[in-house]
Amino acid sequence: MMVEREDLGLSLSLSFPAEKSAASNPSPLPLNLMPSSSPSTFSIMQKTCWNQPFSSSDLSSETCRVETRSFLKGIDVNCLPAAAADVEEEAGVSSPNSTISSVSGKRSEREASGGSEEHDGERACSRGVSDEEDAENSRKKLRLSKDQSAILEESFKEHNTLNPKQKMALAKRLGLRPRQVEVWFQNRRARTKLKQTEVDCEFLKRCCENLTEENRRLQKEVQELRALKLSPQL
DNA sequence: GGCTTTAACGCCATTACCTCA
DNA sequence: GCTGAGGTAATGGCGTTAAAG
Repeated sequence: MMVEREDLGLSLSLSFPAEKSAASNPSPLPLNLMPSSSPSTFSIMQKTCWNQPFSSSDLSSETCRVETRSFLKGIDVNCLPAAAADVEEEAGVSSPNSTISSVSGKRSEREASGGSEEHDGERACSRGVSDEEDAENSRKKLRLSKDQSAILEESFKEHNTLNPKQKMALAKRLGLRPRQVEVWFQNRRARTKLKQTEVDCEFLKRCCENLTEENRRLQKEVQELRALKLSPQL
């Protein structure tokens, strides 16, 4: 038996010796090593706990990259601050119910120095900011509203990665910076994967238990057969 | 065609903040 | 009011990929 899954960027292959051994060594003993409830549970959980299966090598990623590059062609990367301001304003930067965290750090610096229009907008807020402002904004945590979360969830159900245009549109719709949308999707994928891992662990645990039980049963049967063989009647 | 560089992206681990019991 | 736990937004590092030179 082979259960192959590639969900949520996490691929897991479960191979069970039962079928293999049954095929190569036709045993009269029925081997059912699958957790009794696991198939249904597994599939149900897959269907209910999260969205459609996806893989990290999903086409969307590639599409996204291609689109990104085509999207960015012709953009003057030297006009960072202006572009940043435009994007921020266009997106209505200030979240309805939140403060804005500072965007700083290596990546931000790197991308702000030569990034795209989009990334300028997302990350330029750390550039040209005074120390006082920087101190004020230092990693104030945003709390998304229920509506924002719902919309993000809805969007995530449709596609778990966003191309730049989708990201911009969503950010604009939510009144967030594109970077925040990007981060949300990143974290959302991580949460999804974590849940998937938990389910996988549970599944493997059940498999292990079943195998242990089956092994115990077979050992016992072997003992009985040996005893039978050595008995005087035979 | 093979190489190096660069940019963009995603994942992961971690941090930092917020909420709540 | 204080505190620890849990949730999650945000950050930094690193690997991968593709385009350009």
